[in-house]
Amino acid sequence: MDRRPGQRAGLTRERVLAAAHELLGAGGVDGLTMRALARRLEVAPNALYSHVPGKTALLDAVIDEVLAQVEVPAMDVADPVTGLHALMCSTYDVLLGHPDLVPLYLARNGARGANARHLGDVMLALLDRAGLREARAREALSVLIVYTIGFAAFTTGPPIDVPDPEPRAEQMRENFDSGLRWLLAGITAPSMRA
Amino acid sequence: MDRRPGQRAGLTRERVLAAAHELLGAGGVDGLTMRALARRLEVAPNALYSHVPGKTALLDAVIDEVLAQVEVPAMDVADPVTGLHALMCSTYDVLLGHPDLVPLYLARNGARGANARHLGDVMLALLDRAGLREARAREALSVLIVYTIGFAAFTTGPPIDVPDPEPRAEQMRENFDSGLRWLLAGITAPSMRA
DNA sequence: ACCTGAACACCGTTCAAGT
DNA sequence: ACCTGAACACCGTTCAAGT
Repeated sequence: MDRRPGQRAGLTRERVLAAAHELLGAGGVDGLTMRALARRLEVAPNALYSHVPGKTALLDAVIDEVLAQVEVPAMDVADPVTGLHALMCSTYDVLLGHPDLVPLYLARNGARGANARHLGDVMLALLDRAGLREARAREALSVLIVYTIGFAAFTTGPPIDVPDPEPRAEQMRENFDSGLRWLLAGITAPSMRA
Repeated sequence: MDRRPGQRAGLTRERVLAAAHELLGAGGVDGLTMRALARRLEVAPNALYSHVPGKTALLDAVIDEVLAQVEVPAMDVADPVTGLHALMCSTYDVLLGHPDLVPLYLARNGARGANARHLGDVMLALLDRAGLREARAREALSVLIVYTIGFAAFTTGPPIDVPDPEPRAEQMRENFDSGLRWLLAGITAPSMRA
């Protein structure tokens, strides 16, 4: 802040988001504060408000940025259930890469950004190809999203009450996979395709 | 705080927790701060630290208090799967009564208090009676807990990206129920009982 | 439009006292 | 043991300036 009022700092929305992302990786979600972000960018705290509406909007943007890493399966190949399985697994893995973000993600009830919407659309298309009508597809959509993010949240936290602390990550991933297969089996059961 | 140093205010851990619970019901989790709690109890902020180790511990205690409202099915009647279904539904309903608590619950990865442990034990017993071996039972336990809390978190938040805002609560509850049945079906499938 | 300075109204927590 | 006073090191956000 060795700048007089009126001097530019060369801030951009992109630079702000990038710094936020770094801060998140370093100190978790607790370390991501407006003031810490300003410090890192060598800028007065209120300077951020020229590029971001507020902290809530900033967090939303960061979440959506992370969601861009999810691998979307090709729509034209394989069967839709396999595609759904792959998509949810990729989402799970991406979320595990940002543990502190997950509770936040869940708290604001899923990202509302462009990437999140796109993932939702892909899922709906796959469910449609799996033979589900629109209402049933939305039902299944909610269940799958909730299950995946919820599981990621639990995986990234401290152990629940299981007395074996060792192979947590792999164990949890297996559990996630088991439950996911059960859900997909239920979703695509004959009674659902009616 | 019209009290000199050394005068007692008649604070108790119970009174503190009760006030915290009220504050939570009134203003949500954002309204539940140490200082607001002290204000409500007409006490200096630091007086709370004589009855509670800190904010984290206070939140844990509040969460476990809420969990006491969950209806535990009788262990000796009905079939275990029905019992599990009822238990998860009751948990879901109780969590819906405290929307702002849910993300917190999820963030600290489930309550670690006495009530939470008891619920876990009941679930394990039911899973055992359903024919699952210990390892499989733990697997199923994680899946069911995650699913229930995760769904509660999503239900209590703003709508996800569905364009129909009306019958949210009932719709979500139906979705929860559908997914829960799928999971229970998967959990108790013949391949799991081996 | 973009940035600074200063301020407002908060936080959680600690430390040294008082009885 | 229980409580106050005062302080520390923070928050997010706003408002009035400066160029």
